Parts: sequence; structure tokens; C-alpha cells
Amino acid sequence: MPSPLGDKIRELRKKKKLSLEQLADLTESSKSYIWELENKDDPKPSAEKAARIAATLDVTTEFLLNDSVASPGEEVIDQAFFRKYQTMPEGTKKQIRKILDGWEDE
Amino acid sequence: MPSPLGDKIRELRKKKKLSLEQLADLTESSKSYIWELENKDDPKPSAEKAARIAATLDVTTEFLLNDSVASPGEEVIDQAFFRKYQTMPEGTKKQIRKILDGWEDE
DNA sequence: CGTATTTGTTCGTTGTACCGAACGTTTGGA
DNA sequence: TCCAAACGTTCGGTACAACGAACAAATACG
Repeated sequence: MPSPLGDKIRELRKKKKLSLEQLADLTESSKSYIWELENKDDPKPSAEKAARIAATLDVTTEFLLNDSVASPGEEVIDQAFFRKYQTMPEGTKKQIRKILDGWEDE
Repeated sequence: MPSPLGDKIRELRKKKKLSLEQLADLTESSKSYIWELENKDDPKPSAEKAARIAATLDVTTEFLLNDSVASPGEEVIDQAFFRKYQTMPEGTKKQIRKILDGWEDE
């Protein structure tokens, strides 16, 4: 009795060749809990855990939690881009915005 | 003893002229819990609640939870930037992503 | 093969997310 | 001024998120 969230975590974890314990350590969790997230019926992690796990697996929290999104498609890539942009200092963001504003379509 | 998360929720809620009860109803929560999120020391909502609250307050989950993201003024600008980015053709977006990826910190 | 080490699974316990209901406070309008 | 909604606050209870430690399976390797 898996769940979309569980399947995504397992798949991404194996793609990164991580064991339950390794992912647990990287996300400040226990391996038994990671196992529960992957195998339990309807896991409901805290925002904190979900964010840590998503970050470690290089996807957005939205991708992990939103059941309708299957594979990291354009939408998810865009969100990852936006998340990265948001973490940048304001000065840098302003420069990037200028680049975007001046972009010539084609 | 407030928290960054609590301050953001309260501020955004009032900007939308919502009572605790109204926000609670819109987010499938109780008003006592919304109050806790706004006023307790270090609130740790589930990913589910955080996402619902962020959505009805028209901000990203990232903004609500990430303490380093500062003012909603900046956030609004960022979201406007993101909306513009999203309208661009995939080829252009890819170029912009490359620029961002190669950006040196500081 | 054997067995050592790594990986995955189970389970009892504990802290806390989240709730409902009662209580206190502010607001407005008659 | 009064009071009746609307709003905010407090609190005890409950379900379950998250953990640690012990057990089982799988893998590595001589």
C-alpha cells in the first residue's frame, strides 16, 4: 500500500543511490521514518521534513506533495528555477530581472 | 513570542481582511490552530496545512516557511517576475535557467 | 558455500499537531 | 449606554508524526 509521495521518494532516492539511512541522515530523520514515508498508506510529513527531503532529492516540495504531477516536467523545472531564484540576494535578483525585462522575443 | 511564520500569516491574513475563523475555514483548519500558528513560539505545521494556507494567502509555501525570505513587497515582485518568465517560450526559459545556474554567489 | 556488513522492516513509546468548546475582548449600531 | 455579534484567546483531549532499538533480508566477499 504505497502512495504517490512514497513512490517518488523511493524512486528519487534510488536514483541517487542512497540507502534509507543515508537519506535519513541527510534530512535529519530516522530511517524508520523514511521507510514509513515510502511504504505507509497516506503519509503526512511536516512541512519541515518535506522541505528537507525535497531539497536533498533536488526537487521542489510541490513536486513531492502534489499527486497530479508525475514526472519532473516543464512545470516542475520552472518551479525549481523559481525557488533557486528566490534564494538569491536582492541585488542579484534585480540584475536577473533586468535581463529578463530586456529580453528580445524570438 | 511570535515567529517569522506567524508574523507572515497574520500580516497576509489581515491584508486580505480575513478573520481567524475565515482563514481556518478556507484552509480546513480550526481557528484555534491558526491562532497557534500565528502566536506560538516555533510552529511546525504539516506540509498539507502549510500548502493550503500558502495557497489561500496567495504566496508560495517557500515564502511562508523560509525565514530568510524577507518582505512581502519583495515576494510580490518575485512572483511577478516568475509569471513573466513562465510566459516565455521554452527555448528562452532554458537560456535564462543557464544564466541562473552559472551565477556566482555574491 | 559461510559469515560479516549493509540494507530494509517491525514495533512500542513519546512528543506534539490539531481540534472543539468554553471563555474573554473588541466592535458597531439602536 | 447597552448588548449582540464578531473576533480573538485559552485549555484539555486525541490521533498520529517521528523516533530508537531490535529483528529480518539482502548483498558483498573471503
